[in-house]
Amino acid sequence: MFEILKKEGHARRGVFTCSHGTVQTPVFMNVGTQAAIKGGVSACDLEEIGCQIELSNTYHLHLRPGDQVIRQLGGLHRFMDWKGPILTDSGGFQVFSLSGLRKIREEGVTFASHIDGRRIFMGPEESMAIQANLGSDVAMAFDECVENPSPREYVQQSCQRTARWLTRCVTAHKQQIEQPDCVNPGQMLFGINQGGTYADLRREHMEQIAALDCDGYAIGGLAVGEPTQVMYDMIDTVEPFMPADKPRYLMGVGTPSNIIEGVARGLDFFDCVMPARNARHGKLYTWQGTINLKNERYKLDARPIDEQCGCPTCRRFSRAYLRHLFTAGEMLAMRLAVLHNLYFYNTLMARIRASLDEDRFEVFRKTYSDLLSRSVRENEGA
RNA sequence: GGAGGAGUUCCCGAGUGGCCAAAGGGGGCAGACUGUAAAUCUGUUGCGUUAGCUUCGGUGGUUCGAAUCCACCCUCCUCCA
Repeated sequence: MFEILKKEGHARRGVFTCSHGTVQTPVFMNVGTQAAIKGGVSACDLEEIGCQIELSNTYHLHLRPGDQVIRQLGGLHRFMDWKGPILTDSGGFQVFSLSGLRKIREEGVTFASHIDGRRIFMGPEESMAIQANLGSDVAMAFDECVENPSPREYVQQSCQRTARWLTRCVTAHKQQIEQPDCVNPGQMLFGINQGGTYADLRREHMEQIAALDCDGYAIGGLAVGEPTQVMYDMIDTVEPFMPADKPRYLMGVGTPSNIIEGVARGLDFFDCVMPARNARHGKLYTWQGTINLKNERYKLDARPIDEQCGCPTCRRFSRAYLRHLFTAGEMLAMRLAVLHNLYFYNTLMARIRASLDEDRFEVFRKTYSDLLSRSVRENEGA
């Protein structure tokens, strides 16, 4: 169920309700691909960093430990001990990221496992079955994420196949949730728009899948090689054809600026590995811009990462200490940095929501859209 | 006291007459990262803007040319007494 509380321009303030609770939107989903957020962050921490909804991955959990294992242990929620909502990505992104290890046919995709090379077949039915075993709140349709730029002809035929796959997903998903021993009978299904950087293909595909009455719709295949402006153009192209009363999810995006611009264009859900990965690599977000904590300039910096931040890391530790942990290769560096960056992202979304509640989202957008994705140094120079 | 071995750019270490400001690794410095094959990857690391200058334990020598050859000295290591 999705309820829109308020709008400002295209931007929407909403509440999404699923089997494991409600989600205030716009929202950022914290990415825990293998039922863990990289950097040593567990479900205990998720509550503390303001996470509303967590994201995990079908392909990776199918390989390890196996979705049957997770099912036998009571489903993904119980397995990782996260009581809130979970969205599972379908494996469609791995069609892109593991492109050297797979073959696509009409029925589905055969992967050579990135772990041991064994053959893994995944089509719409397999992806739905795995996600049913995981028992996530939202299952994503199995699609092909196509890299940008790709030849129009290829995108067109891929896109048509993804549309056919969605029809199969809808059928398979319905069957799964009607099983008497279904882990989560309330599981929803989101469809995914593709079409590369071709506006007419994007629009056509969106119109096609909007007719299938999914529980929500996502835009996929963006931020995979094209310039940012092209990504925004694609969103603008597709948005009018996305059902207005359903949640809209921009997959895999992005920088704070990308997210603010996505919200401004009428999107509600976001996810990205960037805050966690950047954190592990020493790049941290502040309300003045990003900082590279490994830089020598922070060697004697006694301040927290961000003076305004209330995260577990900033409440106690200095930049100098964190820099030392990074330099020394201590695991704690990554953990503390990831906690901070995810707290930052979750707080960013909370502030976006507050600005919508108070009809000042446009002001917020003007203030922060550019600033947050640049470095503090660039911002000071400008 | 005797015999042998070694000293190279921040560190380890290759180099045994010109293609050497000197391989490779570490460390340092900086950059990238967008539904996670990522604790990863890339660049840079004697000085100088260039011409060029200084550098391979020290001093002197051989040579058109020396980190590389010779002499002496200094330091360290191993073995024997």
